[in-house]
Amino acid sequence: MEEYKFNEIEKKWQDIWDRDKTFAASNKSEKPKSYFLVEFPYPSGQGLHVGHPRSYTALDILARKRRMDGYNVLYPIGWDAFGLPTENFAIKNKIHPRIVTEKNIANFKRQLKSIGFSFDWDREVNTTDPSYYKWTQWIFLQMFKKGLAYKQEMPINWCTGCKVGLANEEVVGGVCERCGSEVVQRNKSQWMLKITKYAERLISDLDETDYIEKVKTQQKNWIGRSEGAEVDFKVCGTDEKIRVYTTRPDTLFGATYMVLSPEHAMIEKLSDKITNLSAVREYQLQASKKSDFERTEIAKDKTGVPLEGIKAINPVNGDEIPVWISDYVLTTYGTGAIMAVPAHDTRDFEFAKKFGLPIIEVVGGGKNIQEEAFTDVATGVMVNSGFLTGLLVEEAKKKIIDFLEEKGVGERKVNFKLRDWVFSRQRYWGEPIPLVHCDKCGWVALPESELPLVLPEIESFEPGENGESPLAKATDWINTTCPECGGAAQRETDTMPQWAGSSWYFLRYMDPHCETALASPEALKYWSPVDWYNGGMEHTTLHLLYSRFWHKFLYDIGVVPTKEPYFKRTSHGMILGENHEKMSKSRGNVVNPDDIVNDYGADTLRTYEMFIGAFDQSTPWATQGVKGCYRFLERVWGMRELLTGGDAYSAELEKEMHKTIKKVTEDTERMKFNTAIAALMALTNDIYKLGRINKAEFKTFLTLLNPTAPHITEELWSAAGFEGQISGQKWPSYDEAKTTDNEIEIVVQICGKVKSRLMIPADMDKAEMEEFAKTNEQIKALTEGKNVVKIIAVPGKLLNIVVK
RNA sequence: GCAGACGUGGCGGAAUUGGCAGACGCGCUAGAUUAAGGUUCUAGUGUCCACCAUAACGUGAGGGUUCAAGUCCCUCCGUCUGCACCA
Repeated sequence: MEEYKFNEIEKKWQDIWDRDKTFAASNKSEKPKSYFLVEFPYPSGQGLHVGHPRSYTALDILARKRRMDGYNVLYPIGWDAFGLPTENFAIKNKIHPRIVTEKNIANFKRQLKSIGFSFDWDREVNTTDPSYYKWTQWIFLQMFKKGLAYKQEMPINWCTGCKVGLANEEVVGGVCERCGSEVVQRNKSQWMLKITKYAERLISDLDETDYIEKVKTQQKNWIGRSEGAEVDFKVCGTDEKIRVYTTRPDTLFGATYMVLSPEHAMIEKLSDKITNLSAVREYQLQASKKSDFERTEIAKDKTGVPLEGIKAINPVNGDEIPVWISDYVLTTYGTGAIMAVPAHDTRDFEFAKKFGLPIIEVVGGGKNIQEEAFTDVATGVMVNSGFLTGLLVEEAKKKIIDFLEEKGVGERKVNFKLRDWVFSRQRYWGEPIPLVHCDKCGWVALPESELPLVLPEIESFEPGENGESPLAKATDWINTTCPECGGAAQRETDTMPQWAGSSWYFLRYMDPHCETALASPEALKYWSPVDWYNGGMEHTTLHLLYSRFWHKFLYDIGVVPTKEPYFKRTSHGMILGENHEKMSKSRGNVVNPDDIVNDYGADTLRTYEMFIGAFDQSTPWATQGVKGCYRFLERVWGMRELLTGGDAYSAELEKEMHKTIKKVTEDTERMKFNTAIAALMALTNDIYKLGRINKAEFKTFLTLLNPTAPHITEELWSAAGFEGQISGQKWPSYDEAKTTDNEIEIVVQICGKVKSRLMIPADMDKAEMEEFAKTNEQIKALTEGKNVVKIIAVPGKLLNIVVK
């Protein structure tokens, strides 16, 4: 038998696909369109991880199948190439990040090509290409013009060793991930994007999408919408009011004290009335020194200081209540102040217990509120609450808000946990922010004709002493003229975060060479939205949310035709190391896809990655398992020896063929790739048992396997002398009637225990089966001497006879 | 702490709606081929049992609903992921 030379075969077909542009998508077609998207890789120095091909193969299979279904399919790829690791490598090795990026991309491209994905390589994009980031900058400018970009003092993570601002991901256990030095908070003026303006729509428009539930839930939780009320508490002896936000206005009668965040502005206003000001100042100082890390680390133990000399008035009952400051109240959420209801909030309860503050029950039906806060809103009934007493919690909420609004001391309010997006990075390897600062005109947008604003060439990529961007050293570049008044002005030296380029890349694929717009309106209209987007769960709350935000903005200004960028979103599970741990260099359990391609071939790698386990679940790598898939493909290769004539399915295999087509078709669409492959393996076993396969059967078999193992199937197709290329064939269809047998085996149970198996006609209905049960000799024998109470018949499955 | 997912042979994992638990693959055992190893092929492979099986037991633990539970309900244990004082 001729040997299965996968290396030769794979190279051969990859060259043919390249030459013929087999998988190029057209922007004009009679066929319906289908757009499949995978997250484009960050071309790191380590090369492709076996996790990449899991997602890429899955959507490659769907894309290839959809082409066979007669669709005009777009399946593109590109490079998300700005980012820190490349920059750090560049600093360390004194190489320009562009050079590093080029090298890494070349390696990634070689690797991806070696696996035989049906990407349309003519549409390759690269976020670091000026012709690409021109449009990233353009979108930013539109946001700036619409008031969605603004500058604000923000605390950043400052590494005292490297003298660099760090991303949250780079701070591990309160110290710098790279040098181990202490990380402190430092205020820095940063560009921000108003994603919060879209919070409501980012939740509600999820209804129009077909994302897997997990993703929807995680996005909703991240955005964190809550409904409640804002309420004003007067400060005794002044005209000042402290406004709080609460989701439990119904418990207002139980508010026994208030808490302000240490940074709350009211503290300054009332400073001359506070009698323990030095203690307050000391607490504020301590709080400001704590990093976010420390604040959450010691979260369990509540601290605080009362504002002595200050009392607030509960607006519903006129009670004078004390006011405290504590860092368990966040400045950045709600109004930075709360009313504390220790009986019905666990945090307030802890605080009240620690400082001996009164606890008043206002929702009855719970446990002893001196021992534990009662927070159940579903069953509670109001007590000790004046006009609310006797109402259910939900009724009380409505009534109290009406009351507050009527009296002018509060109002209904929706809050979100979502914060605006910090958009500045003090780094070199990112898109320059296309703004200039003029003393007279303030921040001014560059004219669009000056885009792209290209990154200047500089000597050293290290950030400055005070954490300013490396671009601050490019003085020639910085000094410019104001587009508005013509006077002297300076360019912004911060760059954009990595998330910028990836927030709209799927639009560029639709028309990657367009020079007049990010993509032509026709292309956007034709391809939008992305039909199916697969990616990692780790991108749910950042990339996925950011790109939905940008897309909604582009929709609002009339650039894109749909509200949502992606219709369907699915997610793959992680591939773990052979030892069931996350793959990482430090654990030494990394598998390089190159090795698998070299030793077993791309088709084996693809098949194994799909066969390894349930697609949406994480699962360990097993090199032994790779062998199993290789053996399967070798058996497929050997099928050519079994080939006989015949243009219709043979009697022996007809049923099996129809069943398998059905199984593979349905499983593929549901991303159950592992069971689809299992079905093809089972069919292979049957074919070998039979010892032959005819032309019609072979064609169908190869077509079903083609999306998973494209090279070997192309080769076998052409070697068998079948017409054309297999990738241009139609996906096989099946006849439902032929997927079932005429006679089937059913299970006969007595009281739920399997006692026998019998053959019956497949089309027997319930009544016929019951009749059969009464007359069949074997069943009679089984129920001999017993009283038949009930017969349960499940057509096609079983008979269960209940006896006494 | 909160939210979500998961728990099935020696291993990865199957099992639309409650209806034959363990498909498919790995590994293992025996045999054939081979000078030998590897490859390949054939048969077997949940547990228990000296043996027989259309027996009994068996899907993290315990309980329940049902003619029937891996699947539904309750309690508990464990693993993973995300969030983390969001009022």
